[in-house]
Amino acid sequence: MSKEHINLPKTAFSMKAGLPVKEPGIIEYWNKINLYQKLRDKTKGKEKFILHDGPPYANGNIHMGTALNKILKDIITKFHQMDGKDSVYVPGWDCHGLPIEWKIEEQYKKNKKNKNDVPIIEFRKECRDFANKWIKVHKEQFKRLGVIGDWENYYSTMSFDAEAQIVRELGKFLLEGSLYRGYKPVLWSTVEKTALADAEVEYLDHTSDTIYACFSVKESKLEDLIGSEIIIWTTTPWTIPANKALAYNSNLIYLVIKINDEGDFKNKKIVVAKDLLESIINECKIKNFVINKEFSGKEFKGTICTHPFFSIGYKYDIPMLEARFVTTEQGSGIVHCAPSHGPDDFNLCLNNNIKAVETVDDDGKYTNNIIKFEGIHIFKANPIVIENLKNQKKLFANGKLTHSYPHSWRSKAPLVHRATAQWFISMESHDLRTKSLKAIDQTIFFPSKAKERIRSMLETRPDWCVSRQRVWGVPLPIFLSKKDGKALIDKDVFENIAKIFEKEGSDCWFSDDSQKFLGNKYKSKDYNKISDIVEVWFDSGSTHSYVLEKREDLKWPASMYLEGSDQHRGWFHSSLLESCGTRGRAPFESILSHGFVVDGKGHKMSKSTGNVIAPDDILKKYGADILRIWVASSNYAEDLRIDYSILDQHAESYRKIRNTFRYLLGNICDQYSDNNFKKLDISKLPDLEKYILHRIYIINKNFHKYFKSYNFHNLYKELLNFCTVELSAFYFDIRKDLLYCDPIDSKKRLDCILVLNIILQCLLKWFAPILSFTTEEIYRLLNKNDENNSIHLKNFVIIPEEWKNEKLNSNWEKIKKIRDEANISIEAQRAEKIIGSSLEAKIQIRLKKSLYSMVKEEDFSEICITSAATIIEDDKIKDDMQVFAEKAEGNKCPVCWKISKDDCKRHGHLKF
RNA sequence: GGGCCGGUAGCUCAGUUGGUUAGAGCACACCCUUGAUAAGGGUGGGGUCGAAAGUUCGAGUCUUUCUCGGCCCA
Repeated sequence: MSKEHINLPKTAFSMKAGLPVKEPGIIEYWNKINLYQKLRDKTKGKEKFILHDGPPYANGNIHMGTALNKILKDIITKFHQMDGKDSVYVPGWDCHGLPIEWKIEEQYKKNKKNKNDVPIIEFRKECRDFANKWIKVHKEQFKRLGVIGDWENYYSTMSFDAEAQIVRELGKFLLEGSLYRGYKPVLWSTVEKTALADAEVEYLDHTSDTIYACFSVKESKLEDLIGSEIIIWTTTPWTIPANKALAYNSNLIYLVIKINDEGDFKNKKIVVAKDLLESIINECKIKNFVINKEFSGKEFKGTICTHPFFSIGYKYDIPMLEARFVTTEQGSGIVHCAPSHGPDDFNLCLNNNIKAVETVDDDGKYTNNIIKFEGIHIFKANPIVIENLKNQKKLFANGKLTHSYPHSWRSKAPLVHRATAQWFISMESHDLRTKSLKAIDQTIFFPSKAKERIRSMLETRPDWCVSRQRVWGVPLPIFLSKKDGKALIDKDVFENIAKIFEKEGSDCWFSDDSQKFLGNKYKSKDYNKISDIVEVWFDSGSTHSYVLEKREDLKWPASMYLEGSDQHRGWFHSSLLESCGTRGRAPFESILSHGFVVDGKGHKMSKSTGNVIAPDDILKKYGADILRIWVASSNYAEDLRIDYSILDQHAESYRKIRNTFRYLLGNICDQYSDNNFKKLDISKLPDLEKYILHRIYIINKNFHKYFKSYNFHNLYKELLNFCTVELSAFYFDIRKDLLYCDPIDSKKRLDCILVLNIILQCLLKWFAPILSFTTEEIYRLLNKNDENNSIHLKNFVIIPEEWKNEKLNSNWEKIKKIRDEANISIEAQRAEKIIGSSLEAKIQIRLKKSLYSMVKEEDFSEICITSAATIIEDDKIKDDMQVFAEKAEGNKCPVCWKISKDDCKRHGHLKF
């Protein structure tokens, strides 16, 4: 054998990746050299790119969505860093809020402990510890994905300075006058005297009084309605005194019917939905009636009724309002609305300028806003209301109904919707809506369609309710005057509270005397300290103020906010409102939103379906780089599918890329040198090498185009295709002969080695933001002696304009076509078992004149990897080109395996 | 139930202002190679573009309806 005469590839870079084992070692290396700090040092003073981290909730292990989010952020951060910017990434966590409260309560339940026996301070400390525990866990999980960031100096919404700044931000709204006190229905337990969250509600059977009650039409454009009685049905008669409106659905058909039965309603006209007539006839036992009129719900528009208790003092108008939530499932097709006692009612009334008021107090008794009934407990009010309706001849029918009804998970007592005092930021009083819409216009969205999504939400959203009746959060820093109930608005007080929170955190609000917060100006005996907390969206919506503005290494506004598309209503939204309210513009220049992770069939992942894949499963089986490929190659503008067959496919692509690197490394024998592309003289390179440089130029152009538009799946595809099509199947395959069989220092071979170096340099940098581990593995291998460096500290390559060569490119497009033709003719011979490898063939290429003159200088035996090739001008052929392959005659050179009748030109002199 | 978004080969994606026979890579099948070797090369098969109707000389692309899926809201 003659292997000693050839230069076979030799590299320490293994074919098998073993990523799950190898990657943690690379993370250790990054820690050891303090990569994050090195990145900062390197680009100190450069233009900043700030991707502001939307804080994940510090609760539970990360899932695929979180992994996708962090990897995407990391890819973008690294792209900008290698593009020469100071690309700083400071991770953060969202810590306050209900889910953590529940977790602690759950632990109490297990230990048979009662939440009410635990001092608030102690409870809050447990919440804080819980959040801290998960921050630690998340940190390690995120690092494992290859995410580079300031992990030591992360931010959190529960840090003292964050809590202090949140107070200052709220103070701004209070001072301005846009933060006001209003009322809003919440689920309320009159037994525990507390509000409950949805998740604290149990649905149990409950028997309710039901009534069909009447509202007389006072005004209407539809003449038939005048003097009629609008029938409503409800299971909560006690809300009738709080009624402010009626709701109908304009898509339904309604009837005016005349009752002929004896009784209160003889000869009266009533109005009900057509679809519900039958059930009403049955339930209300109507025997004789006539249909007077059938009409579309649209015709209700502008109708005004009187309250059934009109004659006992309820003198106000009851407008009829259009509402989609009205259905024909039950009742009459017209719904009675008490804005203080139902979310639907509240929202509908709000949109029609009917405010909710406090109708029921903490204990469940009517307040003085409910005339004639003040002081009566709502759970005892039904018979009284029914009796009054009867007296007013407004009770059409009544009965009982057993149905599923919300109850407290603790006391099992039935719950009610009850308007309670809440704090709102007005969308209108200081033009917050207008400001926000303008800010949206000035923001760049990736993908662009996301702009419309957030815009339509802003256009219709109600005032922002920022108060919660909870414990684990930033206290709402408000004092109410005992004299007039008004909020104390004084900048010095807010600043004083902020200073205290900055120093010792916000726990003291719940334990210390009011005087401490009021300072010297006011007396604590004159004020009530409220005990609400700030809703958590305000916490995270303010991160720009206590992270971007406060940190020297960051900038305000951020270059980008990047989150899942659900955050159009979440963090994007709250940040926008908070910032527009306090600073008049958005805290971000651009928004990138990504879709959701779904399974291979496009269905959402859920435990019950059993289609959940956890990031950890993938890390153990494939490694982070495969997961990063999945992120880069998926189109985040849509939902992202993942399952093991998809991952297998990406792992396969990874192997292809890895082997491309392995070929490069093997042929340069791991001896790599950075080239200054600008100084290279490429004029003397062979055409094929020049062509490859041209391709690099083009791919680099596309690379930047795709990167600037955050179009990673096309970028990755471009790079992968370059590796498989251009390099592996074309350039590498052709150049094997040269690399293996030419003298080690022949000019042509050295030219090729140069180009291999260039390719390696480009590929390493192009792939570094995506394949962060593998590119580092290679970089370490090539720079064993430089124990202080990283591929991530490099900048992207700059390709000289001189490498662009369109004319050469179009020539090679033709040459490749000829090569394809040659392959087809060789394949035919192979199928006939005449030849095996292409080197056993010789080819004859016939070309028409124009084509011939373009490519006549080229050596097609080299390009087509055959033992010989002749090229003939022939204008008589049918198509542009014809290629004939036949078996090459002669002896096989033991070195280069080319077959010829003569001695091998290159190796004939060698003795074997 | 409402709002928004989407459905192109088994998979990940292209498909310009409607215009030849809808493309690429991977996967698959077969063949070659054994000097990138748990690698590499070649050839090839595979799509009624979610469904139906409409506009048009012409629809993957425009309109409507339906269907499936996702997010948000109720």
